[in-house]
Amino acid sequence: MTPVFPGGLPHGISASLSGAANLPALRGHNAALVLDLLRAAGGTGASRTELAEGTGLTPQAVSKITARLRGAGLVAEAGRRPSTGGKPRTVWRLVRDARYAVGLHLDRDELTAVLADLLGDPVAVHRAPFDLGAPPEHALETAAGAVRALLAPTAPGTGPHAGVLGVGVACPGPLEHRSGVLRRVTGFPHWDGFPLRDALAGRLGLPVALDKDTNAAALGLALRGGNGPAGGHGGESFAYLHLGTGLGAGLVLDGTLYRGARTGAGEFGHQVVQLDGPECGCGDRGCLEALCLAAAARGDTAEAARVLGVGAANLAGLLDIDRVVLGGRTVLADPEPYRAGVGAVLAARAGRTDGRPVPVSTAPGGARLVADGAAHLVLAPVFGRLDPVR
Amino acid sequence: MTPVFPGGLPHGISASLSGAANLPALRGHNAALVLDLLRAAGGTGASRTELAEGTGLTPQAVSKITARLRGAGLVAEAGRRPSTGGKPRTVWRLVRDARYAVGLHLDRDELTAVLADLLGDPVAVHRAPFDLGAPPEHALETAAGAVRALLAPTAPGTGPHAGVLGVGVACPGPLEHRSGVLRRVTGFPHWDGFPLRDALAGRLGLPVALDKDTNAAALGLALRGGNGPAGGHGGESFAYLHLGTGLGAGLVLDGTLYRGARTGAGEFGHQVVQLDGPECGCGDRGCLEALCLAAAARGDTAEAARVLGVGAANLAGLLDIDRVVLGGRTVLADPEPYRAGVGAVLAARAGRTDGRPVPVSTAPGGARLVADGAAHLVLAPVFGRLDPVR
DNA sequence: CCCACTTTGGCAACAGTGTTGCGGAAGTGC
DNA sequence: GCACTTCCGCAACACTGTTGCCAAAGTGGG
Repeated sequence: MTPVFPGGLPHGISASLSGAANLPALRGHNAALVLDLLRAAGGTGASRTELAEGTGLTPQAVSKITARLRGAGLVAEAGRRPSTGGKPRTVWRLVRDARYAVGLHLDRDELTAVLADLLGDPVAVHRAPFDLGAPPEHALETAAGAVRALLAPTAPGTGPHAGVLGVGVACPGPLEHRSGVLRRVTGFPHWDGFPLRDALAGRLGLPVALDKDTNAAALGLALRGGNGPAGGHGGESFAYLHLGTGLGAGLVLDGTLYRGARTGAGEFGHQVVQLDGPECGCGDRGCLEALCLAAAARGDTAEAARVLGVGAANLAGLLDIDRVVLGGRTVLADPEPYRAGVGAVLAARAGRTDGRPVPVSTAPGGARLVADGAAHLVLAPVFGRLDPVR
Repeated sequence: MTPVFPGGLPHGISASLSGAANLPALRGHNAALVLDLLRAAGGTGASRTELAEGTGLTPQAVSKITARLRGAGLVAEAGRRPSTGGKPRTVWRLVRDARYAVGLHLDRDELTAVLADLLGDPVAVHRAPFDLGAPPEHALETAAGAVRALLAPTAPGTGPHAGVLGVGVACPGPLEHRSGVLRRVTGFPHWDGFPLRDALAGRLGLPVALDKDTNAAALGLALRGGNGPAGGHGGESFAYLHLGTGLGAGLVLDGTLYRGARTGAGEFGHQVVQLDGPECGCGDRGCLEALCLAAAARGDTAEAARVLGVGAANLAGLLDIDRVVLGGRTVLADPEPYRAGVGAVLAARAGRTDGRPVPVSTAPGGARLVADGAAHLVLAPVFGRLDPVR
């Protein structure tokens, strides 16, 4: 289109950027772009030329950026590709132990802490009983102790401890991600208003990020899925549906975790799918969660899956997502009927709209899914996939 | 947090930017930021200092940028603020007739074309009968003729015509925004695969952007709402629910129009809210659209509003949106019962979750809402609110 | 009326970005 | 051995926003 003013105004960058941008920000952004591509490339690595093609940067710019990143120890040369008639390409890989992140999953009765490397792979796992019903200060100390135990094996100043970027914490909602404050965690109202993020950051002396368990899981899936180009527009969209004690969802839209203004997004269990249906614990009628859990409780897995499928189809239609991932204890105990049942509803919907069916899969990672994802709350900013931990 | 590498990696910019960024892109982004703030400031205008505070840019950077924008004729000085003890601030305003955009709403039986200035206010309106059932080439010529008629009063090279950025076209879905191709427009399958965007661009010699009618309306509401900071994170989220011949939605999340990968997002009418309910034209059962239209048809507006409210509550819960806007012929014919009915369901939900009720309003702009919004498909990129028209 | 003070905003020098042009390095294939 | 291809670094460059400084343009007290 005709440039709005000399120099051209509407460039690709404009549409998706929030604040003011200066040179350091620009450098950080492009560096993150390169790192993200290297992350996606995984063990294969990527050459300078491939990075240039993948990011849209000039080969020369990629050279400068990789040089800087090498200086910081984040990337390293890793062999060469076979020549295609000229000088062979140098392959670069992420140095996975250059930085670490702690992922902490605080569940109702159990705590899982993982120490993850830059690629998100766990190098240490700590699991312990945990009581969300305990007084906040006590529970906080338990959580802090778990993190310390995880980091203890390494002397400060050397090894992982030196490169720990921070701690990502995942809890049952509701909570507020931005302020790091818990709300009336379902079943445990005494947490309401507790500033978990700052309290834990104070005890550990590390940056802390807080999010809902379902969001952490979805973020982890978004980054570990291997696929997906850089964040922002062009990334894939999917929903992680978690069926356990309750029913919740984590939404990744255009490659970015979507939380909503009050971290309330993904409230999936109380979607009404049966007008004036059976009463739900929340006070409404015909909620997905009530119907689904009731069916599961009476052993009617097929019906539970069908109801869940209707909810998934609603969600898939409303948000035009690319895939659905199922997880949570109830699903993982017997995955296939759920995968098949939800898939059937989505396939039927695709048949009515001439579209391709939205694929359904079950989450990998098992019980550690949320904890792994929590680590990504800290890792993702490195790759430009999330706002930085403050 | 500790910088990932010297110079600091995770900066605010990283999280929300998609492609590679270079200096021109950075300049365009910051210029768009300033323009967007001036747009939001409206008639009041903004001083350099206020722009600096609002954008996060340095006062000096703002000076440079406003100087460039003045050179391009996009902004102009507009008086001074009273002094507060020193040199008074110079007020800047957007030059509303610096550029124009055409908004074209192609509905089933009527066509609306508006010529909008930089602020999105209409300076000319053209309305004509239109038949989506006609052969594409014929309908296309009608549409092109309407645009030419709208632009005719001004001689080429002077006035609006010289500054027309492009044409935004809004149609009933489904369609593909990215490629500009129509799909099986409900009730008019002969459009399937028609490259409307490129065909119209070829005839008019102007850039064209295509989108769903509900998306255009939502975009217009997002930009004309007056409020809302810059795009990206931090913007408001809302849903525009359109009840007319059918039922659809336009979603604005974090200040950005959300379309989904295949422009399929906002498919609201076929959300199932009654398991095994009455059959819908789509082949499914218990769809919102079927229930809502049936109630409206039998004159039971209260029930129609209640059903719509259940859908709105589902949506508000899933996406944690800030407000709901109702529109479409059926609603506009008798707005209050719908506003009240939907509001009641949302208020009941808020009561159950200790939250504030999601406010409901009816769309301003009446029958011209979609056409006005279509113009914003072209205007929004100027303010960094949407991907540029190619 | 004058003068001290406050605030705005332009000028010039600056650090640092990605880009361009070019040439050396390191392979392949005839 | 030689021509060719490809990778990649160096140096000069255009341009960004930033910093330090100072002139311009007001207010308000003596």
